Amino acid sequence: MFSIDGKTFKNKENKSEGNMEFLKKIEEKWQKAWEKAKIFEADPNPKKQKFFVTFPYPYMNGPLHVGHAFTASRIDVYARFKRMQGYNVLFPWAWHWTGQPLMGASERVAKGDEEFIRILKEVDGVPENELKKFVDPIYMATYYTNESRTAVKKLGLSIDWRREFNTIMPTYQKFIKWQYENLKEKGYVIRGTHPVIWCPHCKSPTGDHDRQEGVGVTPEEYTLIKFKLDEETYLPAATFRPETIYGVTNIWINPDATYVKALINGEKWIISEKAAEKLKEQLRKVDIKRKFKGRELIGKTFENPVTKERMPILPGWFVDPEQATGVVYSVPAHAPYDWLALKDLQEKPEILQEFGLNPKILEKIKPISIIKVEGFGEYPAIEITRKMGVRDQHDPKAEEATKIIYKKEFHGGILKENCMEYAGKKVRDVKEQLIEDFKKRGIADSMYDLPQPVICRCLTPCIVKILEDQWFLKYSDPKWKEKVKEAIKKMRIYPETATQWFLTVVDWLKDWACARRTGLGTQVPWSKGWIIETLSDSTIYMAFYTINKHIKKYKIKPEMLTKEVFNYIFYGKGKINEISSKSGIEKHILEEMHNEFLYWYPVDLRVSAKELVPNHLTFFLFHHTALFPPKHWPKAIGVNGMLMIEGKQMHKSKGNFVTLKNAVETYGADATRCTLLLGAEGMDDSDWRSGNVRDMQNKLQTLYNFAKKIIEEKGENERGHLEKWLISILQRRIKEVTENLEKMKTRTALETALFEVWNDIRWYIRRKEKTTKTLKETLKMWLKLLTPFIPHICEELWSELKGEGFISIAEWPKINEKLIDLETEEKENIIKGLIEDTANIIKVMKKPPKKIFYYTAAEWKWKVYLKTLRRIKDGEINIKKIIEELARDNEIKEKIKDAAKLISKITRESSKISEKRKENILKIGKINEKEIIEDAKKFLEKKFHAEIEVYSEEDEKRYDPKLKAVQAMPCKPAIYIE
RNA sequence: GCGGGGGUUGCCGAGUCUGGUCAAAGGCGCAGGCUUCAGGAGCCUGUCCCGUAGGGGUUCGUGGGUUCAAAUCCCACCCCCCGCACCA
Repeated sequence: MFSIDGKTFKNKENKSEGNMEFLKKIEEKWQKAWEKAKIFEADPNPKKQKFFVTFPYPYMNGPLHVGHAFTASRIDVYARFKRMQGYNVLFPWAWHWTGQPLMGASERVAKGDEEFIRILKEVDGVPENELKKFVDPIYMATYYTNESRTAVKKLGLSIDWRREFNTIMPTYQKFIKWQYENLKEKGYVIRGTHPVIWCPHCKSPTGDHDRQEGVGVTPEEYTLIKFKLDEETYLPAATFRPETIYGVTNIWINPDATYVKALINGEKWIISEKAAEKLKEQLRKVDIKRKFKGRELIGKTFENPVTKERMPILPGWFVDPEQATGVVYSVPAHAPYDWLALKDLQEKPEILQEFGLNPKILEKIKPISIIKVEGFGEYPAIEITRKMGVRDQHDPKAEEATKIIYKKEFHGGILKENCMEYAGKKVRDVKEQLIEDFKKRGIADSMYDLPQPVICRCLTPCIVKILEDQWFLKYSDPKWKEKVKEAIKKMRIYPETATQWFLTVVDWLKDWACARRTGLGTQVPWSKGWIIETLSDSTIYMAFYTINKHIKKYKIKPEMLTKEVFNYIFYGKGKINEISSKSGIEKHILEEMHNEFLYWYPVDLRVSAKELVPNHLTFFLFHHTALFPPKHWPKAIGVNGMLMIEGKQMHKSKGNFVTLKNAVETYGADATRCTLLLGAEGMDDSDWRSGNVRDMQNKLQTLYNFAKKIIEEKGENERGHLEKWLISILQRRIKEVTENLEKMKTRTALETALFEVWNDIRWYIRRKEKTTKTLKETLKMWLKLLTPFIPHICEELWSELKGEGFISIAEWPKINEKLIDLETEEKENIIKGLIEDTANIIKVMKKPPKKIFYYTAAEWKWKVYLKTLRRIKDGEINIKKIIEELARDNEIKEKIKDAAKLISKITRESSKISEKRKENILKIGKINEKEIIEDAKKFLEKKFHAEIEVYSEEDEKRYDPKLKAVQAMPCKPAIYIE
């Protein structure tokens, strides 16, 4: 009896550690062997087709984690798969050091940030003596890079390390300079201004991750309507709804807030004190002339610039002087707050008297309806406050009411007759045009402000600042967008559903500020004090991999890497002799580099997690289309989900951060890879559960033992039905795995290669009860299918199988269609079906069987069966017609009544048979069922612990006390159990 | 709000494009048996409900619809995840 025991590597004290040690040993062994044999070092080979895969270099302000490993494993699987298919595969690696976080992290260490240091020690596992040196960001980056390199190697990735670099190496910086000079020349980099959230203390933009409070807040642009107070003084009221200017009745000023009269770019404005401060940061010259309380303004009048009417200024305490200009105009018909404030004043006339005003002025103020919107009448603001029962301007429900009205009127509102040239238009359609028009007419301006407070990590409240002299990548350029879309259409994207996302991102992308003031990185070549921002210096660096090998090998100095040199290498531009003598790089080296670039480019596949779709991956496409001809545009992008830890998002601070190093050391490379890959494919998020990894470890150990057992058995030289079956099934598996891998469906591919094939082999062994040469051959194929996923164990088993060379570079199994044997498979299906039916009956009998009798269908039933199936397949189920045809056969004519019954039964049950199988059965024709059941008799007897007898339904001598034999159908023998 | 992806049997997760083969792959978990000195190991069997004969019943976010037939197609609704910019 063939059985597989799991005792080969047991360890008395602790079994799982015993496994681990063994697996680790073979992992180390093979990693060393690969390195020594340099099998992953790829050089141009004109005889072989190339394949260039890349992973977005990871940022080195911390250790790599299992999330990186997830994406990297997918790439590695693909790289290994392609390599086995005979491609010359290049999989390089590098490290991202550019940007602020590395500096920031280093600063926090220098400042002695306890929480931060605790995380470095506990999560990242940084030893005390190293930690001290982290005050130098470069040291920190070096430390993490070294740690990560070790971890990556331990994961067994098939990388060509000769091309490694980090992004602050002077040679790389020369490359980036070349890139940006080029982009600028082509007009893709432009100068501009941009509002950012700014910390006045740190003197730098405050990104989301730099914030103590206000994560996700972005600057909002208010339109300022410049109401005239007198001939030369303006009262700029801030609004998001400038279209409501036609419905203004008054202005609100907070009587208790401080306002100023100031010269703003030479114009006299009255705004809140805060607003004046803010405008200073928004490219305005601000000269404050006088400060005063808002109450001074109450009762004065102003002129509406579109209607030229004069209206009063009234007191409104809901006006927040911190928001925008602190001046608000009132549209009581459409703004709940305005209506409520007005009502408050009406109800308490004494308030106005306090300001020395006659309450009668309120009588003149009538709401002006200007927007028609479904579901509301003339005055939506009034209606909704009544409906919602909003008490006054201090009621929190006022906020909600405002939101509802705003949304309703924006999406469905139509401007009424009194809106002059905008009458009859939809609010949403006209808004932008209207703002532009008003600005042109000089009656509107704008300013930025924050909808909610943002506090920097240094605890300083942030403001909106407009940066001057910023450099932008002109992603808004429609022509550029078109080119990128063209690239997307030409390339393959895995999964396909991500394509739409890319296309919308391209449309949505605006100009991107590509330079920063602080952080590590490359100087903007034409502007001192600016550094190319991280997402902008990582777009075409894959080209740098192709030549960094030479830069290192020939010790090429950064100053030798001139613009002309890069132009020659990447574009073939210029006269090589001249470039060589000018740069000092020998001619043959220049040629070599040029050729190496031409050999490897374009990138054949780049894979990352989906979070990079709206930024890095799309930038990668933008820059390639800008700088390279279409033949060098990327060929494919793979996108995968994010990695969750025990069902939750991974966070250092949440204590569920799993470093790559830790995972590999605890569970081993193969188990780590498989667990990650089995977790998800497509854009689904994968979930890392320690329970799963442990199971996987066991599974792989079992796999090893299972295979080892097969290798050790001598193996009979037989080639019968079961061998044909195994080989046939294997062809299908090869096909499935190959096809899924091609589509980056790594999960399905692994699932099939590992579990489905395993089950097939188990079935074979169970049926066969001994090992054979065929089984050993199958094992070889199986190991090859598994190698991309489980390279170390496969390599070990391969060597034990005395396989030639490394399995990592062995030939990928090819499907041999001729070995797919439908009849054999169908026969085995009959056995499987028979077992299922038998087991079902036994289950219902509720007692163990003693004897089982099978009756195979009579000859004439087969004729009826095949004929009927044919007709069903062809789509004409006319029973009468079938009977007529069959009646020509004398044998059937005798049993025409039974035949008719059979036909209707077949018709009924045929829906349970797949089209594919119907086709197969028709192709095969009559199967000798008796023979195959007899063949499987021993196996079946053992399975059911019962004696078995097989008869044909027509057998005169059959034992059939319950007359079950008549039930026999082709492919479904009748059963009787005692 | 906008955009992208999803909701399947105890769990993870196929199946949905191309309707019938779907009570629905595979894995995990759980239960029973075997093996073992022992085992969080391995092997076998079972795992929606009912059934002393291979059968029947109820399921695939919710509610409708199309069809001889729907997890799969159409419509409406509910829920979850991700991204939204100067930041890697």
